[in-house]
Amino acid sequence: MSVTVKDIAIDLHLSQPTVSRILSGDPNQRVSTATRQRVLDAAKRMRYQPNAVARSLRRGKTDIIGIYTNHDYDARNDFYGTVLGVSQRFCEQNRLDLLIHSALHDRPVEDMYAKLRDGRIDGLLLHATSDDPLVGILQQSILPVVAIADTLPDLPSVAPDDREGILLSISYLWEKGYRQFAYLCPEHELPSIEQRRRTFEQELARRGVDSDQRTVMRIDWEDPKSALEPLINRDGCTAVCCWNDRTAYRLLNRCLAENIDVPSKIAIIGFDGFISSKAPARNLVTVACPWEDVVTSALTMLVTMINVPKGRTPQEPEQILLPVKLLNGDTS
Amino acid sequence: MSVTVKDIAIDLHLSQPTVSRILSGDPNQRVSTATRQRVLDAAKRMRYQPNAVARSLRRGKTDIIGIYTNHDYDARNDFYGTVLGVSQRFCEQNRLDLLIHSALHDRPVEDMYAKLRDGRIDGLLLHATSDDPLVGILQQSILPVVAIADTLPDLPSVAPDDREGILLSISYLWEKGYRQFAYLCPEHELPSIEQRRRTFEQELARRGVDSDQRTVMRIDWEDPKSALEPLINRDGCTAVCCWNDRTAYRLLNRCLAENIDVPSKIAIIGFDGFISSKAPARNLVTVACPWEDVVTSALTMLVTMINVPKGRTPQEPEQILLPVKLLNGDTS
DNA sequence: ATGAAAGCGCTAACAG
DNA sequence: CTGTTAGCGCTTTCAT
Repeated sequence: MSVTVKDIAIDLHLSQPTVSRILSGDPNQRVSTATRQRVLDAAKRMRYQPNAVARSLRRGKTDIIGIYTNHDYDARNDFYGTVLGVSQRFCEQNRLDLLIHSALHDRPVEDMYAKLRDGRIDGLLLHATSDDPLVGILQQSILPVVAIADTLPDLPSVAPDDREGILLSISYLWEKGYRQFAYLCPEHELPSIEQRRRTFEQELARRGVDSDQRTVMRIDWEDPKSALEPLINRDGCTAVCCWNDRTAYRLLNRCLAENIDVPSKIAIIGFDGFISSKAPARNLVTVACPWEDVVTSALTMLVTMINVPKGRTPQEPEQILLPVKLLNGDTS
Repeated sequence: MSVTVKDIAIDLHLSQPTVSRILSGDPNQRVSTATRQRVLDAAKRMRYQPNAVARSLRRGKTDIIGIYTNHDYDARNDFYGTVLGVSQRFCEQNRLDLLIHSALHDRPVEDMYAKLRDGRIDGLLLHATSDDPLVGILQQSILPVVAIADTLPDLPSVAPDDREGILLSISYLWEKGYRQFAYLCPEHELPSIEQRRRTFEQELARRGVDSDQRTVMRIDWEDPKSALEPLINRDGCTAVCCWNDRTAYRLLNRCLAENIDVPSKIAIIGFDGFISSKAPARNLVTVACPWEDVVTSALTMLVTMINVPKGRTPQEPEQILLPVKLLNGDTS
């Protein structure tokens, strides 16, 4: 087995805590320079490796941040990859590590909750839909949690300003002269997506666009296939607001393959800013969301919550919206 | 604080181990059905949450797989994102979780090694350069480690067949009639990249291509900028083998921007298969590597090593190469 | 089938 | 400045 503090203590005829005090690194412990050196030498000589699990058990703290999503994507997805990447950077700077919790498929939420609460993480970064029962449980829990990208009721959240993003999109399209609009989004109701949809409808109504000139089309997640036919058969040009960039790119792919002119027949605008740097045929117009800031702010909040002495903060959980901006291109 | 097995034991006038035996889930423990039910009920009633840290300390096992790289990329990078994504899927299926170890910048390798060996993970998935001193330490260590993508001496490794990939590329280019070649790769010597470079030179020499018709160009990581000028000024057409797809795309971007015809002036071929699905102007010819299989095989090996009763396997570490294939396109 | 005792490796509280 | 005592929450003997 590995060598422990006890082994060193025995070897040096010291008590276990003395050795521990020196090796745990706390510099404002008062120990004689002589024994400190002896212990340090012995540790090196005996190849002592501290056991983080024992330390965590004792301290009730692991210095690990957990990350969990109920969406069925992984790091290969632009969004989740960015979340993980930025989290990793954050952890690097804050001497933390990052635990990716595997989803527990086909098992009760309680099991998933148990896993999140089993003491291996100090706090959780969450991306979930509001209808997940886990969210309800987490709201009651003392586990520090911050949600990102989709604002969750009664949980501290950080998200891009979805409403502002759609307002920017519409005024951009409006100034370009577009007067017929569509919004493509999945059946599944995510807070962010629905917020965008509502703004789309409200703002166009406010500008006097008839309801038949502003359609909401429900598609299969990010696959615009079902929307293409109706879009083509419409008179004139339609400006299509896609709920995210992947949908926009897939629509663009189809248009390019089928020789549908973009933007004169179908104008495309995306949302999120995960544009391609890999020789794209066209530059997507989209709303750039500050994902780095979203994740960093969320983690900063999380760390603050973790360091607060006791339980959940009493006041209303903070719900932060971060500013977005329009990214120019040639697809609308 | 949280409720523990002890609390339940007291509440039910049972001993701690009895409660533990039931709650630890081991089904072939002999306990009376009556007490089992009482304990289960009490656990639910008192909202018992098992503490994984204590359990790990006792069992000397965490059911967490660690992942670490000494490269300066994160999940936003195609390669690393894929590695993480596939690992996450694997863990999901094997009831494991995934710990992303933050790099410890500006600190001795010993510290990093200590972090990897601190008991929080059962085994490590590694992507590193062979010159990292950490690799040497890990070779001596009893921590189960499997390396991916770059074969590391004296460590079990899984990687795509780099040599075969270049052979495929060259015979493809050769049949298309190309007779002037370049290989673009970074200064930094990675095992995989150098293996590709060597094969490039050997195979072209074997086919009788003069050394001035087969240049190796060292670039700044993935930035082909410095290579562009010499490539353009060459007579005739050059088939450019890029060490990875990102380099290939960046080269393609430049060519498109500067109206250099692809493939009649510069033909481009990539390596790894992270092609773009986002409306690419051109379809990159590249070598598709079986990254999913690489990661899955590596993790399967790792799990096997973890479950082996004692220490490192005595025999030579396995070095697996997985088959690659050529992906067609219109850039060469 | 259950209980008693012990210990995983570490740290915190309190003496002295 | 260092030793004593105790315990984090759980599991693993070994008894009974």
